Amino acid sequence: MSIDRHLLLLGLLRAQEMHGYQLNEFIDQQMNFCVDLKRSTAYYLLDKLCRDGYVAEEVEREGNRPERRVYRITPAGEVHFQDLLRQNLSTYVPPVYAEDIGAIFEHHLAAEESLRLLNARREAIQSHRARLEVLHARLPISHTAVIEHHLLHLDAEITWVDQMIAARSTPSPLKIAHHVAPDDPPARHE
Amino acid sequence: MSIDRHLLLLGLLRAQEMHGYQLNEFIDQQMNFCVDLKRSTAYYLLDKLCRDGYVAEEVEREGNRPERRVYRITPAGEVHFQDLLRQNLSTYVPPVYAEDIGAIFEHHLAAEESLRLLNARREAIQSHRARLEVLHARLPISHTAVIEHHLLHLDAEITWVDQMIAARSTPSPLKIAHHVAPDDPPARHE
DNA sequence: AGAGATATACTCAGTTCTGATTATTCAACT
DNA sequence: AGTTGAATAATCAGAACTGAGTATATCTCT
Repeated sequence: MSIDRHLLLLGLLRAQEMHGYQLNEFIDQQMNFCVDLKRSTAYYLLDKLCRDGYVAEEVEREGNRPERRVYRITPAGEVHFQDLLRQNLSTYVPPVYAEDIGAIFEHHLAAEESLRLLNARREAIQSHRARLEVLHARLPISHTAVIEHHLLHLDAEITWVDQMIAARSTPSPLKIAHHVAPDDPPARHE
Repeated sequence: MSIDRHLLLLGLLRAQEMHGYQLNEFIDQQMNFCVDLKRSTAYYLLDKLCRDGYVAEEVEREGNRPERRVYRITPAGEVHFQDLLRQNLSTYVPPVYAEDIGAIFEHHLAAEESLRLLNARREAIQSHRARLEVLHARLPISHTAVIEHHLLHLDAEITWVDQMIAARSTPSPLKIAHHVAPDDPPARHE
């Protein structure tokens, strides 16, 4: 949702006025592990926040360098920030997990290949988790909660992959209702 | 990522040729708990898959009803489906969690309000979890793995919220480095 | 001091996504 | 038999997003 990106930018500009490039550098260096925001998207969002009156733009000219738009949060932006923050903290919007789609169609592959692929994923998760643990030490204490959050979900993900692998390893636990199509048969009328 | 939506549509059309409305009905009724795909987006994607040659469109005219484009997967689409499925199963793309952004700025609120908001979120997660458990019984066995997946992540999420609540409940565990700004100070040059 | 590489700072055209709307058919009711 | 309301089926303008590109400044090495 774009609204959380608004919250992010407002929160950062609230702590310190910045121009687009500076903001992008900060996000890339400090927050790449928890936000996915392309540079051009950040510029787009800054412009959007500006048009909506939540931040003010001021052209800065340092030395002989030409433009450089510096953004600072406005009073309206401060109010909006608080609204978005309260909204964010008090609700839960279930994310969409890409893995679900694969899980739905996984049985179309041979068990052997399926297991090979799922094991590859398991390793990918593990190595991602290892990278996060390294970050844990390198990043400021303010990020600890976010890292813990990711670690919890990564562990959940590993548990799930292991369940999938286990289910695929045993030939077929029990096939009572063998007449029910294993896939999704959307056939209705006609 | 749009690529998983492609996988979804190809997978569904693979099982059964369909027109857009039919596809949307199916997704809304059977998969709303794990995919978020607007109706107009589905039409857009069908058109895209068609332009890319992965599905073929055939205008159907039943009775005096006019339009109604029926989509059927092509051989190229079948190959693409398998590619996307293997890609999906063998990799892990860490999702972006909206809650992270709130966690980063949470300390800007008074502890009391923060706790109230987080408790509201905790209830939201719990009630979502309860809804899922109900679905568990109602949906076909093919969805079991996906539901288990969500339940695992929901439990992780509850654990994390509880950690946040606990951390905010105790006044302030230890404040050794009190000179370090609790927020993100992106100031560098200039 | 000039050439090439890297860093700074942003723009733009094209893609993807969605809320609002259109248009027709069918069922139900008066 | 006409009117209202729901269901069916899809379109479209506009918003959100991004990869590729532009342009200047500074740094490095010879």
